[in-house]
Amino acid sequence: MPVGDGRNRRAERAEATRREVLDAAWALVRQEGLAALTMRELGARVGLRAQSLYAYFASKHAIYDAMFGEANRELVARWRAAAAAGPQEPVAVLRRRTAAFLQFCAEDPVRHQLLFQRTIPAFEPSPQSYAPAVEGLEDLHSRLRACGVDDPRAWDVWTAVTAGLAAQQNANEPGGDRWLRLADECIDMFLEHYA
Amino acid sequence: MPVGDGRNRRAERAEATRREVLDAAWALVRQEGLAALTMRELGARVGLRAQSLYAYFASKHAIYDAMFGEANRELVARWRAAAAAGPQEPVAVLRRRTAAFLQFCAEDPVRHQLLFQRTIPAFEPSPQSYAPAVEGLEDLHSRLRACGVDDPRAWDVWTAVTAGLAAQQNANEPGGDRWLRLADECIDMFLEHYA
DNA sequence: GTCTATACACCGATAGAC
DNA sequence: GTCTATCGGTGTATAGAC
Repeated sequence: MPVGDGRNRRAERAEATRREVLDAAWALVRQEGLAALTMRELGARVGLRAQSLYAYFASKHAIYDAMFGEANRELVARWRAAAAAGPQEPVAVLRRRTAAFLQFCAEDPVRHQLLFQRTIPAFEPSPQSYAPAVEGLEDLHSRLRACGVDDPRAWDVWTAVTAGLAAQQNANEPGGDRWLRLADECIDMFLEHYA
Repeated sequence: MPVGDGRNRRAERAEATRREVLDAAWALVRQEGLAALTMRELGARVGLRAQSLYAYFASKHAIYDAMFGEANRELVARWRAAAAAGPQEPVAVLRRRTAAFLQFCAEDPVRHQLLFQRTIPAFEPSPQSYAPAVEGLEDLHSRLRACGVDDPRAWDVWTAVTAGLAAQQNANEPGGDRWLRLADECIDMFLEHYA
């Protein structure tokens, strides 16, 4: 048996517990709200005392940060899948990408709140948790360029439109599609003006 | 001296203290963030112990609610002023109204957060604090109708666009005008498609 | 009536025993 | 790595002085 095996075992076990804590955290915030995440309740859900969680995460904000990074990576994965999953005509790609974004935001309002509203008092995502968002924004710009939209002002208009659709949907009719279904005509309106 | 005078004096004094507490609350949240409002700190700023604040407000949420109502009434007043302050051509009125809204949201991000993001854990505004917003939305619809936009779907698009502009501005460049200055071309884009 | 004093049940976080 | 004990916070509530 190699010398390093014990260390690997331990590391794997620790990683599994971290995973378990994160899953419990997602379940908790989906059930009780983003601000209702407390170390005591979270510990109870994984059979630990609150203090023991600090062996896996340096602070409560570190848990939020891990969730933030996870959500961000998932979003980028969805974008990639949507872009690949059909005809490569640029406007069609933009439509699928936009639909994927709105679906992502609407299917989990708490995740949307964590990513796009800064609702946790002193929480700022770490650079590595935030990085996928930057990648996604650059990808959006190249998609818009492919649709004939070269003006950075227009790019900002488009982020405002999509952010607004998602925010209005979750704020005024969570679970519905009153704003989501407007995505395609917003794309028409946008491209008519800027393409 | 009328009998009721002592009561009026007391009532006026109580009202003045309420006003003082609210002003201190606004100053506190602008300085430290919306979630940083604590009864002890707020009391200290008006020379009272935290417990004494309960003589003027039933709870911390009641303070948030009073602030919510105040902000909402101020927004409606701005809308009215903007509508009245120039040529009555419908598109011109819509432009001034939109600029007033974005200015209102950008000049005080904390107030924007209180009104339009639901960031305080269990806080729901009371009906009378929320009422001005309903009035404002109906006013918007009539303004859009005057511009030749009759489709409720288009109204929802417009609320998403303006909400998105304000949210993006405050989230990504608080204090700046990168999104604010896009308002007029968004109106052009919107009216070209829907009017 | 409004204040002070005190208490309760929570919160995030740390120190140190084992 | 998990525990007990503890710290300084928080919102909220009540008792009692004046």
